[in-house]
Amino acid sequence: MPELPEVETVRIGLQKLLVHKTVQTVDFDWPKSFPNSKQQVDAFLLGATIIQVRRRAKVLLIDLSTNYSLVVHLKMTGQMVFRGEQYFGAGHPNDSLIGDLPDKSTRVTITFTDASKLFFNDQRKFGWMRLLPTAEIPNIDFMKKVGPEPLEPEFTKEVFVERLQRRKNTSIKAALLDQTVLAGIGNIYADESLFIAGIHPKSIVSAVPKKSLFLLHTAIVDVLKLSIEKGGSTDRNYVNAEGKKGSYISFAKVFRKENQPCPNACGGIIEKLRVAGRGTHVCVHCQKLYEKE
DNA sequence: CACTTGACCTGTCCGC
DNA sequence: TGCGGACAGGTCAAGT
Repeated sequence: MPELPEVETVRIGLQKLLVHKTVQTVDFDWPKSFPNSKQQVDAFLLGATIIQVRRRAKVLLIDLSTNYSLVVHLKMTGQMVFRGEQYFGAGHPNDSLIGDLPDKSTRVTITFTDASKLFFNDQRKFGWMRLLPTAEIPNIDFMKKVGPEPLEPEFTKEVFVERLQRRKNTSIKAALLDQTVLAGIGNIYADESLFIAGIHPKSIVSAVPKKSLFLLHTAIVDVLKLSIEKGGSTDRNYVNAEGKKGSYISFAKVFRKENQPCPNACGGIIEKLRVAGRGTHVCVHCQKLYEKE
């Protein structure tokens, strides 16, 4: 579930908490979550100091003084949680929403020289973290294919419409979820932005009027910005770098609102359908279905 | 190439 | 109460 606003919220937190910390030890035991060898970890992670934390699409990039980076994808249930020294040892506080760490979902534990720790937790093991030379990051397949950042100036209305052409015969929802069209949209913000723009998620891209695609562009930018302000959406698992939840979900208009009245007070009820293989929330009264001619 | 579906996993919830 | 099955949804591989 972490999408752009959630990953950005984690990035902001980690940037504040991790920069200048030096890695002392690393514990990991699930190769799919962290595939690097012990030799690589010894050579490029132990003793490294954290320089900065970046984000591209839904991927976190933790740059190290060794010219390597930790590249992290949270997928659905991944969490990156930092705990200061005070959370460990006798009489430690336990005010967190996710309890003591490590726990049974912990895949990687990084301990810093000041006894603070960073945990990579991932219940479903879909997420991953790997150590790569910083200079090689732009060469990995995902980075070569991924579309523009929606909150950067390069993401203009014209660029959006042009990039949608690569998926013109599919549903608008499938196109929004395609990371090569634009970066960072997932199920929550696809449903929210399509509702705001008044477009039914099953609409075929080529049939949607340009004017509506322009409205959708604005809706995407607005919704992502608002969610970052609210610290992202906690639907089930998501927490920020301090283990705390985001509050955007309480501002959501249709996501997880099935069987509730439409927020536009149109008299309709939000329905839940399946589009592009995902649970999809829609007001069929307010969202127009554009079908193939 | 464009598009859709299944696999990867585990925890939760629902119906019997 | 236990138990099987559906569901949650990001990305990639495989299939049409």
